[in-house]
Amino acid sequence: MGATRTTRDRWIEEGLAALATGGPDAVRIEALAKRLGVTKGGFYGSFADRDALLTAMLDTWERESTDEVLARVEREGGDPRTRIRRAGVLTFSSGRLLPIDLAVRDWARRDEAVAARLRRVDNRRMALLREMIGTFCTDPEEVEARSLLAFCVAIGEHFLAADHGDRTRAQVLAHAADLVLDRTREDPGHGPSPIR
Amino acid sequence: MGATRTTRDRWIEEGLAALATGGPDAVRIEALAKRLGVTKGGFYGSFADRDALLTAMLDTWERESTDEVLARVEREGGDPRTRIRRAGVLTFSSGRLLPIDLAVRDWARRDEAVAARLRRVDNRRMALLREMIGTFCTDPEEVEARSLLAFCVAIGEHFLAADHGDRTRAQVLAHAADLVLDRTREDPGHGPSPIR
DNA sequence: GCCGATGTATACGCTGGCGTACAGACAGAG
DNA sequence: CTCTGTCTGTACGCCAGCGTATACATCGGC
Repeated sequence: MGATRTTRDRWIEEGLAALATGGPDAVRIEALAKRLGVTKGGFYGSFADRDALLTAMLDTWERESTDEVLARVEREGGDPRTRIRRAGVLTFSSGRLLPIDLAVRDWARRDEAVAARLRRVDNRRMALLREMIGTFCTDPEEVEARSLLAFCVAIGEHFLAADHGDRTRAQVLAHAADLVLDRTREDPGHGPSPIR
Repeated sequence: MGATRTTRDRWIEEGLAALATGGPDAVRIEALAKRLGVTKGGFYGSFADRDALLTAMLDTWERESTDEVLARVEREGGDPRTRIRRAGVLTFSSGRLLPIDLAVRDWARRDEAVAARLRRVDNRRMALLREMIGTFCTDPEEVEARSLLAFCVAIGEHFLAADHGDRTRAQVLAHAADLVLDRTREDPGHGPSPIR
């Protein structure tokens, strides 16, 4: 056999790229074929239909953005605050996963199956946040609130178009992260915003 | 003349509904016509083409979600924190504007013209946030960070699929809002989280 | 070197959606 | 009542995209 010419994975890869750029509606078989330098002829050898590709794409995305990220964070270890930030970087600053993630989020608003997947993924991420934030914040209510806050910023940031005058988004974001991840009531000694 | 049969506004209205439910790609002239109980015959009397409708829809949305909301917040007045929350409610809990807003945000990621509009809208909203938060928080850096935080939560919340165990999303959200809108360094007397 | 599996190109039918053309209905102005 | 402008239905040409059929190429195993 052998994964000789245009393999299943290449379709998935190109599909994810299209999803990232143009949303689910942009995942057009013939367009992907063109980008792969191929006609759609062989597509239906690897996939039953367009829907099968979409499902396979989501499978790939789900695995990459949970197992792989979490495993890497686990492996590299470090301070809880560091690990949170690293998970954030791995997921949302890697160029590859971020735009797919955002597209999936919008997609989930109209497709229940996608929403279910996203829920699985987000719950695993929230579990990490809770665990990490729980190491320096004891009130469980507050842990939950801070976790939600951190997650919402990580996502919401990319859906926001506002400017910040002289400051860059990154600067404001750094300050915001400090507000969320520092200065708990029980641990006020961490001092006012180390960054900036 | 007279706005007798199917007027321009009804097309816009139905278009916005479609946008809210299915994104820009779901704004199909023939589909809207069907929902209006009409054929697409008269559409091209009110609009040059599909693009003209999309533009008109965005005009309507922009006006409704800035001028109208801000005017109403201004008129009803109240405590800064109250006004922020009211602006949030008017924009994001009114059922009508929220889904359109979310759809526009995703749309803006792929269309520069839409992104420019969103930037205008978001900048006005951020200005309100800054002004309100500035009344109880003096450090301008922190005002900016908290404003971003508040905005990100208001938006990000709707793109997040995570659960919160026994708690409801609303409960966690209330707690998070307190963290963002209370307990500034200069005004710690506000006490720990009044809600919950 | 041959064979079968797998990928490939091409062509087809079908659907859905855009924009146009045109003739008819119907309101309001005069 | 009539005329005019606006809305309406129907029909058309066009293109994009899906899925199928079928014959061709190419690689690995034997």
